[in-house]
Order: sequence, then C-alpha cells, then structure tokens
Amino acid sequence: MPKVGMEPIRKAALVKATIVEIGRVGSLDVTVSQIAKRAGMSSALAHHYFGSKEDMFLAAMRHILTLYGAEVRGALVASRGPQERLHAVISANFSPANFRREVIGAWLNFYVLAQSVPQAGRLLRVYQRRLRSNLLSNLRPLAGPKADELASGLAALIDGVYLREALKQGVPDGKAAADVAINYLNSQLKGPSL
Amino acid sequence: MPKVGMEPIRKAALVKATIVEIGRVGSLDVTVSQIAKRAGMSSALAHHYFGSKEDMFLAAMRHILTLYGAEVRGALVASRGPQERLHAVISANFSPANFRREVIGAWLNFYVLAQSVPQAGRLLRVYQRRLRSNLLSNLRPLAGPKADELASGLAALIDGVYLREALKQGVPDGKAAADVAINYLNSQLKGPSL
DNA sequence: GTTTTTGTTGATTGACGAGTCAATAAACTT
DNA sequence: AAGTTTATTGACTCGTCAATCAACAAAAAC
Repeated sequence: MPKVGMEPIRKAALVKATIVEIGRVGSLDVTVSQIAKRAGMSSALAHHYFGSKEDMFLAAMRHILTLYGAEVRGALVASRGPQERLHAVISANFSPANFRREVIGAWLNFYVLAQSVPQAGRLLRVYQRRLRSNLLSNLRPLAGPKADELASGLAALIDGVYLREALKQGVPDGKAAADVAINYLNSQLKGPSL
Repeated sequence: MPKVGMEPIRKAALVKATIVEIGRVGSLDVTVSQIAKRAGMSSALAHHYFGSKEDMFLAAMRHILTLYGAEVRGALVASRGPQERLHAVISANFSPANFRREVIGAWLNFYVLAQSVPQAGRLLRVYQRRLRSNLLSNLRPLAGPKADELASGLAALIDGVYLREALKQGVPDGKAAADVAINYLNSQLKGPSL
C-alpha cells in the first residue's frame, strides 16, 4: 500500500480533520484518535507526522490564518481607495470560506488555546496586528487622528460578531454580519462626534 | 472538627476557586483537585457538595452571571433617562468587579463550555437576552427603528472587547473599554447614517 | 539484490484524573 | 446514651488518552 509522497497529503488531511473535529465537538477536548479517524488513518500515523497533538492544533491555526490572510490579500488587490479597501477587509472577514460553523468554532477555541500555549498566542497576535494594520492604513486618510481608536473598535466588533455567531445555531449569515461592521464604520465616518 | 453549616461556605469557596483556577490556567482543563486545593479542602469533599465537575462549572457561571446582573441592576436604578441608562449598562459591563483578568478568562471559557454543555448555553443565552433587552429598551426612544440593529452591534462590541482583553496581559482598563462602546453608541446616535 | 528510506498500524505503556467508598468524628436529635 | 445527620478525607477504581514501540511492507537508492 505505501505510496511515496504521502506526507503533505496526510498532513493536510489531519489539519482539516482537526478543524472539523474541534468545530464538531465544540472544544479542544478532541482526541488524536478522533482526528486521525476522520482523516482516515491511525492515531499512530498522526503522531508520526505531527510530533504531538499540540503541533496539530498549531498547524490547524496556521492553516486558518493562512486562508484568512489570502482572502484578505485577494480582496485588497481587487479594490481601490480607502473606502473600498475597508469594505473589502471587513467582507473578507465574513467571507463564506471563513465564516463557517467549523471555522468559527475552531476560532473561538484557538482564543482559548492562546491563553495557555504561548505559540498559539503569538499566532493570534499576528492575526490581530494584521487586521489592525489593514484597517488603520485605510482609515487614516478617512478619519485622521480618530483612525486609531476606530480601528480598535472595528476589530473588537468583528471579533465580537464571531463570538456571538458561535453561540447561535444554523447557517451563519456572512452578509448580515459584515453589514453590522460596515454600518459601524459608516456612522463613525459620518459624524466625527465629540 | 466538623462544624455544622459548612455547605454554603464550602460551595462558595469552590465557586470562587473554580473561577480563579480557570482564569489562571486559561482553560477548562482544571482538575477538581486543583480547585479543591485552592478552596482549602479535599477533592472528595468537592465531589460531595457538587455532584460533578460540570456542576461546579455551572455554579461558577451562575455566580458570575448573578454578580453581573446585580451590577447592572444597581447601575440602572441609579440613573434616569435612556441616555444615562445606556451609559450605566455599558459601564456596568466593564466595572471593576466584572472586568478582571480571572473573570474575563472564565467568561471566555464559558463561551466554549456553552458549545458542548447545553445548560451552559442556556445560561449564556440568558445573559445575552438580558443585555439585549436592557440596551433595546433604552435605545428605542433614542434611535427608533434603528434600535434593534444598534443593540446587536453594541452587544457584539462589548463581547468583542472582552475577547480582545483576554489576549492582552496586564491589568484591564475598564474605563478605556467602556469608552470604546460609548463612543460607538454616540456616533450611531448622532448620524442615523444612510 | 541488498540496504535504506518512507508509510503504516496494532498493541502497549504510563500518566493522569473523575468519581466512589469506607472510615472517622463532631454535632444535633430524641 | 443511642441513633442520626453532617463534615471530612485517604485510598481506590476505572476509564481514557497521548505518546511510543515493534513489526511489516513497499518503494528508492546503491
């Protein structure tokens, strides 16, 4: 049976299975066996490719972050001007690829993982910085000095919408979610308030 | 040694210890022994008073929710008019009692718990409903038909600020956090936007 | 064609932890 | 004072699970 060149295939399958299982169970209390089974292999093989369960989790996080980053970059190159770019960034956060049950569930759990696994915290901070910088660079020309706190608010709002979605059931509505954030943005840009 | 009437004392100690330990470890992977030890008793006794670990978690959630509810109610009776009341509700969410490291950490983990333990989900939904209704009833006179989505946005923002605080280190700044939400509120009330 | 590398798994180890039990003792009841 | 209830714990059971190992097989290298 052994065909050569399985490593990347197996690893990809495990990463995917990890996300699905975490999403399904709703916590990080998934066994390596569960993940391996879903990925169609023995738990021993999972350990063979990833040294430990923690490595699997981190790989899964990286994968989600990579997908997310690609989505944002893609949306960004297709848009001109700060306003359009902001909308693109926000929409990317709620794109069908990212705003799915399993991914949302996994995301929430990665926040928890970040509390105890420093490496996970670092990954999450990379995401936060990236989001913040994307928002900030496009907000500055529109909001000037207000840009900074506006970016913070927007970022928190996006995360909050994710969090709340995790508690709901049914198919997530990315459009509606994005609208909440865009609405916030618009009203903040309209009236610079006091 | 056995003094009578220990039950409420022990239970309270366990609830407190549960929150502290979850906050300290940063996950629900706390052993009953750890909790019991921090509460100054044997794990057997912890099992004696609460049937199971899950019961301890739920009791801890209820406790946090109770504190939170009391805080909000207190802030509410001390204020007049929708505007002032909204500020009161928002501030209560970030009051020193609620916006503490351990509580924030515990809160995040309860969201995760809600994914797999129905009872926890119910408790969390009680909180969400309460927050929503408090916001909504005071937003309606100020924002009219916009009130509904504004409440959703505000609620998500509040949760998001919590989530982001969980990733930070150092002492949480409740004032700054509340300002983010109040700023959102103000700008939304100013320009009803398009 | 033998050696090495890569793929693969069933079985095992070793640790840890939730929950139970039996025993002990102080405090209340009658 | 005998009996019951409440408090308390050390020791134990039983299950689970991450990680390792030994073994086998196919491909690649030499």
